[in-house]
Amino acid sequence: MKVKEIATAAGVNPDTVRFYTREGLLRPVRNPDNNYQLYDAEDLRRLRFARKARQLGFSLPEIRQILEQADDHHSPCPMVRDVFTQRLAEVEREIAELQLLRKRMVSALSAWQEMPDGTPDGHTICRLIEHWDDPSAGSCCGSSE
Amino acid sequence: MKVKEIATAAGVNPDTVRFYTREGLLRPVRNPDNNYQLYDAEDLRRLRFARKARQLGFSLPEIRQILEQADDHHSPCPMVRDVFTQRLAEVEREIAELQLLRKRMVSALSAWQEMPDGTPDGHTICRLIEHWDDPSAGSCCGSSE
DNA sequence: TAAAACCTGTGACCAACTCACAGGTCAAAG
DNA sequence: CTTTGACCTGTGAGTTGGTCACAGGTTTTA
Repeated sequence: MKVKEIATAAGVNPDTVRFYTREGLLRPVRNPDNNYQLYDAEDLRRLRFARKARQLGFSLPEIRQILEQADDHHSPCPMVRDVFTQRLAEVEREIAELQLLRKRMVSALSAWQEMPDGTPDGHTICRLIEHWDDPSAGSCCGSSE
Repeated sequence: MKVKEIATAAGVNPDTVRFYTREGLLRPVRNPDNNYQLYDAEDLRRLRFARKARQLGFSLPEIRQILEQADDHHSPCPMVRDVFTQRLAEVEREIAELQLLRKRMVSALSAWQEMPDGTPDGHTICRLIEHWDDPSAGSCCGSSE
């Protein structure tokens, strides 16, 4: 298979195939006649695997590690379970962060409803933002020294 | 104020101050003697403003636009409300996406509990991932051509 | 045979910083 | 007066996972 063939077979951009190849996730051989990259069924399996793993939140270095373990006939599954559990915790942390941001935004928006639009006068830029207090920041202790 | 002074006054990394300066958010003057950047109270106000806006989800180009409007004595507030509303929708979309990912991860993890760790045999890499079906992807229609 | 579609490698771009580096400046201490 | 350490300067690279552009070579199709 050539680049575009494996790319469409896996439903990805050909540039992604080239990128994964550069990153060492795929191992095509060269056609000595024209220097083209030639991929086989194993590469397609690896590519589909990589895409699924990405959807599950694995990073490219992690995926490369998994593939290398498999190449060495070691079961990557324990590592997969391990990394995955950590990744889940991370995702949950990200969700919590975004929800906090959302909370800040919603409360700011509702506070803004009763605030007039001011014209900048050299002291303020936009009251909406300047007079907004981050509820998650300590507002009691000055941060200047 | 010199770089480090304004940085500590605003609670940010001096490199961030330099970066914002390069990006045109801050407008220090030069000390002709030593070529140092000199910031004034207005710059500190702009810097604090920018940080608050970042916490609220504004991008640097948006913040620059807001600051430019204020420089031109136009009230940036209507734009702020506008961008902010869009941004809130985006954040909510991101949250939904992450929650979907989390759901995928949790369901995969629970399915994995009853699956044995296999050793790669040339046909599979890691069953855990390969035999996982993305519930959000159409599994009925093959993607290969 | 000529055009269209594909291949190659290299390098830039996205966001918002952060860090490293090499060299210049300044304040206080010895 | 000199040294030391903290600070300043600009530039460039690294982060993440691709995507896009470009210039030139190859293959396929009409």
